[in-house]
Amino acid sequence: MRIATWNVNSLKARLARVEEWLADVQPDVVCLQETKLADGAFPAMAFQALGYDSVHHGEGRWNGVAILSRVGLDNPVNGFGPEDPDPQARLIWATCGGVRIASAYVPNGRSLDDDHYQYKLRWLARLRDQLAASEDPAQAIIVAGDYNIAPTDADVWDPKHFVDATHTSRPERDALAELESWGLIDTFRLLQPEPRLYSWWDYRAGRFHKHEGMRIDLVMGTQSVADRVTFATIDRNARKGQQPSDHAPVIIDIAD
DNA sequence: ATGGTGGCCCGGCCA
Repeated sequence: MRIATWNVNSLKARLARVEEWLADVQPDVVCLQETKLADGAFPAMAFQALGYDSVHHGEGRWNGVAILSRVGLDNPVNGFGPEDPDPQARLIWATCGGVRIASAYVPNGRSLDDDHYQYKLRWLARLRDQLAASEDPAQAIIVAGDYNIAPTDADVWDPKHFVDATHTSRPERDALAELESWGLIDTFRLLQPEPRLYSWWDYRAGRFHKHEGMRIDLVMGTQSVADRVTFATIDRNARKGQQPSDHAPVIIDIAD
């Protein structure tokens, strides 16, 4: 089973590229982030025509997450559940091909002194609480998405550039470590240990062409998923050419 | 780089 995560930075602006990419890469499950669509505008029929069932949790102008699947799509849940709603559309769950899968768009944080940074840390803690309350780490579970955290300095083009900035701060990395202590593993790193492999490059200052990016898009899976990973890559081709997202897809294959 | 580019959609906000 091939599983991918991709922050598309507007599905309206990116639909043609996403359709082309689906035909080329042939993923079984795709977690999308930043669709920037209301649910009524989500192009479910375009995906159905390509063989994918889909669920979307959107709010319109900002955020928005989706899961596409051609291996079944059951028991969808939006966010942290009805009793404790998140005002922003950043998380959706579904069961696909026997794996409980979440598409997550972790808040950016903006800056260390911004209220949005505290929202980011609380959001990550709530994700951890949801896992602890509702999921069993002995099962096959994947939380894939844009974490807006570079796990280590090996995931950043220039750590000095991010001193006193978000994405590399100790509290953010501690929050990621809390997810790992529950039982999630950075599956990409199991097969790709070398440093300076990135999934996001700022549109500005020619960062992509200078190979100056960060690895902030992660496929976090439980041990039973990690044991089955046979292939992992970042599809840099999707960051090239006309009107790319600023993120590239991360792709994982797991054995049946 | 208190810049830069690109999404939202037309004045800023967000990344």
